[in-house]
Amino acid sequence: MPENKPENSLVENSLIGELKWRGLIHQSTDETGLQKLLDSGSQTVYIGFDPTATSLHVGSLMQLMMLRRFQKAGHRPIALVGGATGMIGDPSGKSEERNLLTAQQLQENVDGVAAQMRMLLDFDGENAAMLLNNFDWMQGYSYLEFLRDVGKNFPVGAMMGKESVRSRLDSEAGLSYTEFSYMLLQAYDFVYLAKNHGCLIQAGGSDQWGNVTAGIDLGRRMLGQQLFGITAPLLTTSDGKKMGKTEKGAIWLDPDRTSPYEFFQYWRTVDDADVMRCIAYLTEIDRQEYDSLAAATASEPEKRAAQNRLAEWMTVLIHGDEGLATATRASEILFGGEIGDATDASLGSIFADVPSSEVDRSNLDGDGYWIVDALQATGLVKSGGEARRAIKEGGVYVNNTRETDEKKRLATSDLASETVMVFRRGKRKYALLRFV
RNA sequence: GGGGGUUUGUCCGAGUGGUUAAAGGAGACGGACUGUAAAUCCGUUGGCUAUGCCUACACAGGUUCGAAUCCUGUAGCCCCCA
Repeated sequence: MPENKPENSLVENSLIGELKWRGLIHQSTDETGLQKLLDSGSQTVYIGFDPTATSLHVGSLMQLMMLRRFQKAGHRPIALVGGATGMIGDPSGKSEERNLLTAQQLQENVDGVAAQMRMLLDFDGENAAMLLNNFDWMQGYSYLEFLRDVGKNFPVGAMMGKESVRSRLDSEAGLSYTEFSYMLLQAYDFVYLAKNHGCLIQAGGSDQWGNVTAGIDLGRRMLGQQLFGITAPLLTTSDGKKMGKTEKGAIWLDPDRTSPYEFFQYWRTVDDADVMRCIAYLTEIDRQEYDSLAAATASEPEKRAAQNRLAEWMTVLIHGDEGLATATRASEILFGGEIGDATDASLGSIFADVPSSEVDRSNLDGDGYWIVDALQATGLVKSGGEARRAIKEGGVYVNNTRETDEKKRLATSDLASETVMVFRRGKRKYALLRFV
């Protein structure tokens, strides 16, 4: 990552200055020109989003925040969902040919993603954000016309030189003509937006650099206009992996896919080495607080002041104050002591994302329910042997109390609430068992 | 087409006809420590109606009191000759 070069011409409270100290500028075209443009008045900037799912995930958050920063600085953001380009698939950074989405799936994805954008961008007021779908202008564009208008302006030699194309050509997976053409579509988007919405700036992740510059070239040829591009670094961990992923999969913004608690915890456990970068990239925490958090992390990392602040900020942004409240309450209980005297309702909200299963209540009658069977019913263990082993290892907890007797029979007195027992395997793997 | 080799548990990798559910390592999972970290240390790591039983060393058969270990056939992989 390039260090923030101090430049006298750039005041820190200008947008570019802010992006710089946050380390958000990976590459940009004609920075002084861009600076002048931004100083000259409210501009329009766009970023494209791939509608590959019904929800955005943490990876897209970088880009959304970028738009948000532009908007807060008085510019108009355009969030472009790729209804058309999504049908093709961007080869950038992908090692394999994408599966094409169906038109219907695509529409569902676009709708879901759009709803989330409304939370982060302001769609009212003077520089109201716009949400556009390139399917709207691409669907009626005939192949012949497109080739004459756009394709003509693309030297194949230049296209072959792009990193995204070259790396795929060298790989075994190869590159289909469809994916090869992707670049033209995205380039045309930029030109379309420049012409129809006065949008002269395209931002994006660093993997979009090739597509961005392709659009700039096309703008010069088709419109004779100077366009600008700026890319942000990718959000990666210190060991080079993409952030926003756990073993279980991506961290989504949709609370039904990733609960507020899980979301909160994700940020709270970010590695020391990565936390400041996350704060810089993803939040609007200012320079002063950033510096003090950085100092706090260095001097007393065990307090994890930066992680806590990050988690709090992110959770409020995506899930609101209420989401944060739920998440912190859940954290206290999950990492706290014994659970007893709870109600079904409170356990239900605290363990919202914990898998739960139902068992017939009559199991508790008579001799009671054998714990080995109970553990298997929760899915925490795959076999009776594993259950016994887990108990022997001291890795089984009922209502947060360790259970070491593998012959234990559970009875109604072991219920944490009216109908629920809380099982835990190891430090933090929970499961609920409902006796109905 | 002919000759030789190889095939082991999640992965890598030992394995003498008989305490071999299979050394060792990795991974994973627990535990201790800790900052809900990293590192480290310890333990566990086929299944079950469980002081015993069953299923496992590519697959199918055979020899033997007894086989992952020997034989035959089938399949996969590798090398040499044509």
